[in-house]
Amino acid sequence: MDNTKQHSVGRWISLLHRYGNVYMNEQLKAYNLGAGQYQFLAVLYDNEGLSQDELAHTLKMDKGTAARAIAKLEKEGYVERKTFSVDKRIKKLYLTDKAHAFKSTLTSILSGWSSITTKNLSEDEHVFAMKLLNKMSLNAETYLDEMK
Amino acid sequence: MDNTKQHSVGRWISLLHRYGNVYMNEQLKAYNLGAGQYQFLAVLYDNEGLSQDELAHTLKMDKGTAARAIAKLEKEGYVERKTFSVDKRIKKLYLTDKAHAFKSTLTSILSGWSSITTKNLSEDEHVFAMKLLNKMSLNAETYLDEMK
DNA sequence: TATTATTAGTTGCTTACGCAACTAAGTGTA
DNA sequence: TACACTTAGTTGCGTAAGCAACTAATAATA
Repeated sequence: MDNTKQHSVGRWISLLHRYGNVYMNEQLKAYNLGAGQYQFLAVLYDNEGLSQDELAHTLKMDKGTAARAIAKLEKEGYVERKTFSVDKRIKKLYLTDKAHAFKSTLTSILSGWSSITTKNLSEDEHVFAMKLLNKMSLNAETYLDEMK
Repeated sequence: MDNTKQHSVGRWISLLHRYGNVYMNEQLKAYNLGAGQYQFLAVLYDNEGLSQDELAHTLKMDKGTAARAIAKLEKEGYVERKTFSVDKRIKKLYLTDKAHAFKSTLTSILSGWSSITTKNLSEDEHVFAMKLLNKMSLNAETYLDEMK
């Protein structure tokens, strides 16, 4: 196996992540959001009513990170936290009208980045790339989850 | 194009980046290094004598980030900064004996992560994945560089 | 040659994130 | 029922990173 490749995977992932954040920050600035919040919002669009913990777990993020991201989303009026009497620890998350109105904007921002990064990939390559990235991230998850 | 995919690319990249950092931090702790330094060291192994600016440029990182990463590497005894009389602004970076001794360790840590993430990929898939990631990061670079 | 522009590096500020310690609420068991 | 365990969420702390303002050195130009 070519060493260059092994050295480079991390570099490419890192670059894609950092540049992706720069792009997202730029695009989201007008909506008072940053790269640290949109993933949570994206999950909520498909799963309204999740708790913070479920959300953190879905994204494989630290619950502290989730707490702060959601606090920001709440502060900016995108989500509401509701406690029900069943279990007072749990705060279920609901989208506001503002969030619903923002959904298509977020979608197009996300497809924007997707188009940029996959510009010169064929449809087949694109599909294959997604499949491989999915596999790789599942591998990463499995490995680190087994560590604990 | 399936929306799930477009939503997910960012999520996978983010996950691979975050989990990769957790892995690297864990592996590098014993050497008093963190995820924020190893990329700089890796580039220097192949290009001793680069300046900070060249290094930052190679990795597409902010020069402030580079300054701090290299300060850490210097503090821990992995690199030395040398100023030559030709241009006193430039500090060329050289590896210490400690860094040279560490090279193979870093290589195997990096291949470790590479093997973990590509565990169930065939050799062909692996090669193809690298090619696609390379393309995607080049696209990201091109896009953001053209913004300025 | 004097002044202006560019360049390399540093530093303050902000955001994103993981980890760990903590609180409060809920569950289980002796 | 009392005490231990678990769970959801919060918060302090440290690291990684980008941006912007700054300094000092060099290059360019009037």
